[in-house]
Amino acid sequence: MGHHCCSKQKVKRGLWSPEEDEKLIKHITTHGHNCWSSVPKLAGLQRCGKSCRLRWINYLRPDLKRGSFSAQEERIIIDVHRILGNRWAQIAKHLPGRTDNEVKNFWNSCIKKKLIAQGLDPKTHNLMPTSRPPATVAGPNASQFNHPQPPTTPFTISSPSKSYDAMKSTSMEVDLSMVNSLPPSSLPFHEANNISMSSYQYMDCSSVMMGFKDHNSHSSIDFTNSSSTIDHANISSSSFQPPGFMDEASMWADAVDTLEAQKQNEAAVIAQQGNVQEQAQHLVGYNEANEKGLEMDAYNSAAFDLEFMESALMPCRVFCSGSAMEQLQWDC
DNA sequence: AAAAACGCCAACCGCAAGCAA
DNA sequence: GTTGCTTGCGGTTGGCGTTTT
Repeated sequence: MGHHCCSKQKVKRGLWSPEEDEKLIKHITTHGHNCWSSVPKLAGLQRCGKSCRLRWINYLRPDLKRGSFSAQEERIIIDVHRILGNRWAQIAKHLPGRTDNEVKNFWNSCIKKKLIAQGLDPKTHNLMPTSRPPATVAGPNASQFNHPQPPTTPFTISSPSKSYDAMKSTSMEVDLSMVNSLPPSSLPFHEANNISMSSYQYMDCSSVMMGFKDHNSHSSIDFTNSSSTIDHANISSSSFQPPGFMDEASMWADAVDTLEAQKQNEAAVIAQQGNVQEQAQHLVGYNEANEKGLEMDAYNSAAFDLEFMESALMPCRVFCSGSAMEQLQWDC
């Protein structure tokens, strides 16, 4: 069965030969592709237009980045997938030179398995309840770790009621310090809006995340708002709106709403298990910790959850860049 | 060494959205 | 409003190379 564009033609299927590639490249580079359905005929190819389009987009395009995914790219995929789900085309837009097909394949062949191995549901990114027994810790500090998961979250992204000190006292120090060491997001958002990496990195992400006014008193994104949602009206009232800002900002605002709702309970787990890892590293290191009765499972789960914590902060990074824009506006 | 199992990934398929007639 | 076409997307398949038995 053929496509609309090629149902009346005899078309070749399967892998593309170098000769076919050459024909397609030559045609596209000289004539472009105003209409894919006419490309095969004009290029002298026995393929359907759809096949030509796919071949060009996924393989022949000159701006494609070949080779394996970097750790940062993997991080971004996980971050964005957590929020957007299997919207590969959207995810790929955050990875210059990568295609949706490539991202999808990488997810299915690699990341998915990693998440499952770490006890996470790759669809929801939530901990799979039956996949990992509750971590238990033996030794002198056992009582600190072995209590049931607290029913309430130690923080929320836009919580108005938590002071910075309160945050620190609920074992978030390690995470806060990590925020500022995060690599800059590769979201094209920044490039599109001329936000330099230096100004982006300068922003105190943790303060933004906590709803601190100090650094962001000029910000139109009010993280101290009692509502758990971002104030879209305030965002739109900004006089500094580079192209694409509203779309991106709205998308991420929505995304954070979703993220917050989904992750509040997990935050408690993360904070607690983060302590397990921190404690282990601080006191002894992995091997000794094991000897002292810190179970590998506890260590691994804590390590993973810290990683999760980092990815959960991605929307904050995005909002930081929003704040950076406001800062620029103020400075000007 | 050979067969089977596995994993990766290019390519295909079907569906939906957008658009023009 | 309907139809036909094109494009774009996500799910799935199948070929091929690699690893395991």
